[in-house]
Amino acid sequence: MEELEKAEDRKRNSNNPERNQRILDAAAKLLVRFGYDKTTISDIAQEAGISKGAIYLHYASREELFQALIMREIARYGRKFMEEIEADPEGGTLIGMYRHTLNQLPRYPVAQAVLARDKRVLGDMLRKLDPNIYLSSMNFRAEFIRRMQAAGLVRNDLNPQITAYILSMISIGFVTIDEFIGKEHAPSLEDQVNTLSALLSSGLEVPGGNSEAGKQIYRDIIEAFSQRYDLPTDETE
Amino acid sequence: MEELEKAEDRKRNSNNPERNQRILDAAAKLLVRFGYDKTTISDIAQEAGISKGAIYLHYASREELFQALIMREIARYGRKFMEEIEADPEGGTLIGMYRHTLNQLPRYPVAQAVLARDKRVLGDMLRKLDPNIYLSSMNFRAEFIRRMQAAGLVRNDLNPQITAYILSMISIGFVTIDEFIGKEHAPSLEDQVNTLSALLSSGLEVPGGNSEAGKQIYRDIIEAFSQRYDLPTDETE
DNA sequence: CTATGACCAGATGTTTACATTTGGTCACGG
DNA sequence: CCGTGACCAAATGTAAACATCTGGTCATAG
Repeated sequence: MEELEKAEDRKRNSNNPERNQRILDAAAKLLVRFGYDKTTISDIAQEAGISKGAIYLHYASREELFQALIMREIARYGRKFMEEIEADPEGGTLIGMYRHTLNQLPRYPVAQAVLARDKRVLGDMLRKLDPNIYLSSMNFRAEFIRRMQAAGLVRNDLNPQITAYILSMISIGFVTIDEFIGKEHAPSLEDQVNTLSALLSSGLEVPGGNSEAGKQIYRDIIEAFSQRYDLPTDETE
Repeated sequence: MEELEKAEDRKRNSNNPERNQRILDAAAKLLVRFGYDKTTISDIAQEAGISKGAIYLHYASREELFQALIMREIARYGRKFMEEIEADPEGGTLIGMYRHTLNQLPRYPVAQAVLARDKRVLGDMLRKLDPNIYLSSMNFRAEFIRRMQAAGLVRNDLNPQITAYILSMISIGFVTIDEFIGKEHAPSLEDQVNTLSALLSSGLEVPGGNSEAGKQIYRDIIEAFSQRYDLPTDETE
């Protein structure tokens, strides 16, 4: 009963969306700089210019705060690459999508750290994260490829499950390679994405497909994924 | 002076190549099962059916032993995939090579652990390993692609350096994916390699190239790599 | 009513002392 | 000679006692 009251308190108080965003902004900044283990609630409060107690008007615990941060960042990342895809006439092709998702990822370092399971950033949080996101997202990918094949945008002779596995493999290489080859030896992001796109395009695509149909498929898949993981739909949530 | 004598002792005694191989076999088995940190010299001696002292007739230290083991395993792996490449009429194509290197890798778990920088297997040894193997092997790859282009086996419009980076990325994904997606959800190795080959083939290759010329290029590159890392040429070394 | 920051219990890190393991040696047996 | 395995110093692991830090609370000020 008392707990219910507290939860309501929290809801009432989180009717301060501007401050809520400031908290998450501060947390994001510190998380990327110092990592989860070294980012304390006090640090976040100070960075956000408020008191420690105020944070607990928004979140019941440190863990909940970081969970919300990750959700927000992944949702932002998703919204951003969808925007780019929508704006690009070729955005509805398999490669258009790959291109935009990869191009945007480094701009969302929290999302990148989650996808890469980066221990330096996530620290102890790694154990609390759903260990099956990749498996799950591979399954979404497989379904996506199935529909893209049906729409004549992807070669029909490919097994969707295996192709999804290979695409996951490449994504994992993309986010993991920095640990093997120093960033200073990497070509520009643009070069990487261009070469990778060219490779995937000639390997997987049917030329001249209907990009608009592809966009609708991707919208549906992203929507399903967002629901599955309960991603926030807008910033004021 | 005394140290010199000891080194000679070691050389004289390592004239027991059969026992030397038994030692490394035992070390390999234990390394893969229990990891570097938990594999002691006594364990290795017991597994090899000899005494602790005998091991020091072959190796000056534990570290030297494992270093030699890694060299042997990588050399064996290299010899094996070269054999497969030589035996395959299409082995001299870019994709033939990729196919055989990937196909053989899981059969050489020590080599695989090194390439994946697997912490569970390598433990503390990770710090002692050359951190630049991947960078170095990417450079070999770039040189390889340059020559393959000159020989008309790889598309000429690709930048070798960037392409080598992308190929490294895929290799890294290949050895790392198990940490992200459980092995039980992976398609068979054959399916993986086939799909990956198809992808790379249509993306990078010039069809109908001279496979024999490719083999010679690969021989040269592997030879250069072996010399750079001082890999043993035969088992009795 | 909101927001603060001093406060506290429990978690986390550090030091010290002690116990165990293990890499490496070498006197000795075969 | 070669090869062994008891032996030892040094490294590693464990436990306890202590110090510090930090997530979360709440009396109080505004």
